[in-house]
Order: sequence, then C-alpha cells, then structure tokens
Amino acid sequence: MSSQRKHLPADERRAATVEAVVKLAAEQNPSEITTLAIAKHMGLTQGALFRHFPSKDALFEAVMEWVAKRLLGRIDQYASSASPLAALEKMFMAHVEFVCEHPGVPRMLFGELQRAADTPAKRAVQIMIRRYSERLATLLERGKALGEVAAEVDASAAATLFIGTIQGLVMQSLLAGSVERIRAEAPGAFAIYRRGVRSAP
Amino acid sequence: MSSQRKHLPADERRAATVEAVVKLAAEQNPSEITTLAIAKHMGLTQGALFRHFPSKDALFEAVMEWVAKRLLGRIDQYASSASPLAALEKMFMAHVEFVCEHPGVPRMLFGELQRAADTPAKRAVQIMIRRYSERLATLLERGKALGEVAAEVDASAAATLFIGTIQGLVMQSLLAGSVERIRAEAPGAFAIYRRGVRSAP
DNA sequence: TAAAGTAGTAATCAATTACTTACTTTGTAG
DNA sequence: CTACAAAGTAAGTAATTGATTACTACTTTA
Repeated sequence: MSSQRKHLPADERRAATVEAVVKLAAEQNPSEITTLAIAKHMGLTQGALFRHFPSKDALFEAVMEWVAKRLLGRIDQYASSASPLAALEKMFMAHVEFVCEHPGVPRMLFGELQRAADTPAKRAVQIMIRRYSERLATLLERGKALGEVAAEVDASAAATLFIGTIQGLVMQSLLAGSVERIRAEAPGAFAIYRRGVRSAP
Repeated sequence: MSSQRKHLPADERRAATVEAVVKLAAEQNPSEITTLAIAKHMGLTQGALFRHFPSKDALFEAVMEWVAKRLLGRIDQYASSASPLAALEKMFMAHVEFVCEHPGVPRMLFGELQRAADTPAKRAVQIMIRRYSERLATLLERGKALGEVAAEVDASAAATLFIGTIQGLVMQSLLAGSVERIRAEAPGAFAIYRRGVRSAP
C-alpha cells in the first residue's frame, strides 16, 4: 500500500514503519502483527525491516515511544489550566480524540502490559502510564486545595478511574465494532466521572 | 502440574483443561498460550488435548462459556436487591472478587474482543458483556425510578463506566504486577462511581 | 561521471505452531 | 478374566514465524 517512493532515508523509513504498525493495530490484535504484514503494508520485503530495527521488540519499543510522545504531548497542553476540573475535562476529550484517530493504540498498550516477558516496550508503557497517573493525581490534589474536588475523594483511585473510563469506552467500541461510538459516549461518561469527583455544589 | 491421576473421564478432562487455560492466562498473554503449554501444565502430551477439543478455538470457546457462567452467576445473586445502588455495589465487589481469584479472565476477555477474526469465542464474549451491560442499565433505570440514581445520568454510559472502572483496576494491577492492589483500590474506585450516579442527597 | 555508501531484495534458516496418525495403556462391562 | 472402547503417547506433518545473508539497485558526492 502507501505508494511512497522506495529508498527512503533511514530515519524516514523508521518513522514510516512505526506509523504502519500503529495503523495495522487498528484492525488486528497487536500481538498477531507479523513483520511480514508490516512490510507488505509498506510495499517492502520483510527483511528490509531488519535493516532499520535490530529486532521486532525494538520496533515495538519505538512504537511505544511514538505513542508516549504524542499522547502525553497533547495532554500536557491542558495541565496548567486555571480550573483543575476543566483541565481534566479537556485532557479527557483530548485523549478520546487521540484514541479515535489511532484506535490501535489502546490495544497495543493493554496488549503490551499483559505480556509476561519484561520487554523494553512493556517498560516504556509502564513509564508512560505512571507519568500520566501522576499528572492526574497532582491535578486532583490541586482541585481539592481549590475546593473544586471533594476532599473525601481518593486521588489515586480517581486517577485510575479516569484511565479506566477511557478503557471502558474502548471496550464498548470493540463490542460495537465502531470507533465513532467512543466520541458519542465520551461526554456522558465524563459527566458521571465529574459528578463523582467534584465537591457538592 | 496438578498431579491428578491420568486417564480422566472425558468430561472431567475437558473441565480440567478449561481451568488450566484460566490459570495460565493469569501469568501469560492469553493469545500466546500454546497448546503445548496447556498440556504441560496438566502433565499431558500436547496431542491429548485434541482428543477432547476439535480445535484450539473450540477450547477457547469453552473457556469463555465457563467464564460467562461463573461470572454472570455471581452477579445475578444481587440483581434483585431492594436498593439498586446497594445491588450495584455488591455486584461490583463480587466482580472484583472474581477477578482477583482469576486474574487471567479480564485479559482473556479483552484479548478475545480485539481479535480480527470472528471466532466463536469472540462472539461468546460479546454476548456475555452485552448481557452484563443490559442488566446494569436495567438496574440503573430502576434506581432512577426509585430516586436513588440521578435523573440526568445516562444509563448506558453509566453501565459502560461500571465495566470500565473494573478494567481500570485491572490495568493498575498489571502496572504494579500485583493482583492484591485491585482489592485495595476497589472501594475507593466504587465510592467515586457511586457519587457519580446517585441523586444529590 | 565514476566511485562509495546506503537501502532494499530474495532466498533461506532454525524454531515454533496447531493439528494428525499409528500405536499403547487403562478401566470396566459382560 | 477378558474383550474392547476410551484415554493417552510418541512421532510425525505442513505452515508460519522472526531473523540472516549474499547480492542488487539506487542516491550522493567528489
């Protein structure tokens, strides 16, 4: 597919390969993506991949770093908003938008997390989600200080729930077989989350 | 290794095989569980499995039916409680308890859902989760009628969020590498969910 | 424009996979 | 006690996997 010219410079080829994996993950179980499938999708031979990545694991690690950079990058924009609760909403919607654009990403994250082996890719995911959770928890604590978030809310649990809410939406989209469902249900889901953490009006 | 005697009757062997898969899924990516690993875990040769299941897919379908029966069975106990909100809490805790006893189960469900092929196992999961969601939605609507659940809550979104909350806890346990974390965080997570759906006091 | 370096090919590798087949052991009904 | 069907074994199969290698084609540059 992707009728680029052949003979790309190495860094461009690496980037193209990473994006091919992200694209394929939208339609396939990530752990079932073969190097042959990746190469075919780019109009290359399978061996060519190993000119640019020492192993499949290394390729998947690069994909995870691609994800971490893009996702956290979008999230960070809103971290310093005046109202923590408004910031959480914007982050939620930005995350949802990212997932709708790249439906393969949440599958890859979850799939990588549950691997038994301690691969570099898995570690990259762990680091990313931990960083994400920390930012959420900080935001929630700041919300408490400002009186926006109820004092009795467990910030750690609320951070977990934030990510779980998105995971639930992803699961629904897998059930329905349509990514659009996520965009449609996201506001309703966040509304409940918001009621769950905000202080009584 | 489960040192049963050899030469089990067919139905007992089938049950033992299903349970072996559930056990293995607690430590491995379900889509990476091989028939050889299953057989080894039972002290059998690999070929013996195919005396009891026509294919690996059929075995996984049997596993999903095992899960559906057990999980929905536990949930159903509480469906007809007087207070829908109390019923939701009991169901949540029962589900959490089930997941702690069988940590491989949520991995298998999610893993099966994201497969591209339309396997019987995948369909079994879809049916199970849909049924689950419907029961939650019914309970939430009943809660609205009784004034326990806020009228503005989207029951469908709330059902999605209920399942997503558990999925978030599972994700945290994968991050931390400990299942116990789920039991510890479950009450805090549900407290937020409860605040999210209940009507203002 | 010739030489040097880079990117991609095609064939092949060993390992692993789900599944099959021919044979042996075991429990049990008559 | 003994036939015999059920349960398990051992040794295969064909297909697929990630990775390697000797070679070719393209691009850049001196």
